[in-house]
Amino acid sequence: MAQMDTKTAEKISKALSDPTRLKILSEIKKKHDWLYCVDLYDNINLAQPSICHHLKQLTETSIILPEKEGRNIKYTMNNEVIDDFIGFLQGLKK
Amino acid sequence: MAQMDTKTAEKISKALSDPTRLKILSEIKKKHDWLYCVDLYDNINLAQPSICHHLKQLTETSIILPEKEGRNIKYTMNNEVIDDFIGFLQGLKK
DNA sequence: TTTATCCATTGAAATATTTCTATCTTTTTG
DNA sequence: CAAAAAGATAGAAATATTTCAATGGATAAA
Repeated sequence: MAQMDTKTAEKISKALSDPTRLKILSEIKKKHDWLYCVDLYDNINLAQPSICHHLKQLTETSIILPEKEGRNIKYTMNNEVIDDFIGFLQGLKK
Repeated sequence: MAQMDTKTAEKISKALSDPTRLKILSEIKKKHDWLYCVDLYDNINLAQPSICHHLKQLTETSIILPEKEGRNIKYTMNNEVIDDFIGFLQGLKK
């Protein structure tokens, strides 16, 4: 497993520190690991650019991965990054 | 292990999303799991109230635990909270 | 008991984040 | 090709966070 540096852990923590972004992740899980952007508009009461902004923070940290499909984008969880982040957290303990 | 709710996970993420606070945690680890507030003034180039502010966010989320010893305060890592947070992160994956 | 030390609080300035409306780009459909 | 649909971007307003200087409260030392 990759050793995650502090700066990356900080960015991942920041990406996870918002209710909308955690909601997006739980929606992805609920839909069995992937969804289209448009799936979120029904469940999240924010304007489209706001959701887009949150998705950007999740993709920039690679917590989720975007995959272009025509004019849609399919987002999937990136379990590797979560595992690396967990490794970092384990390292904080004695 | 306790099931962590989303709101708590959000607060813990926020507490971890700052370089100074991650530095404090790494200092605690370096000193073998506990240190006094004053130990941080040497290693962190911020004014005392700023460090105090960061410590507050870490204690409010119980990531570290304060223990009064005369006029000093001894801070220790709270591994339980880290483990619960890790449990939450595992739950984000499929 | 006076002084020093350790930490917390207050209030203000600087910076960052969140959210929106309006607009743009890309891709599909008629 | 023209219109529609899915996302992205720009810029601005509202809010939150980070930082500091000044000061306060509690405990220890002289």
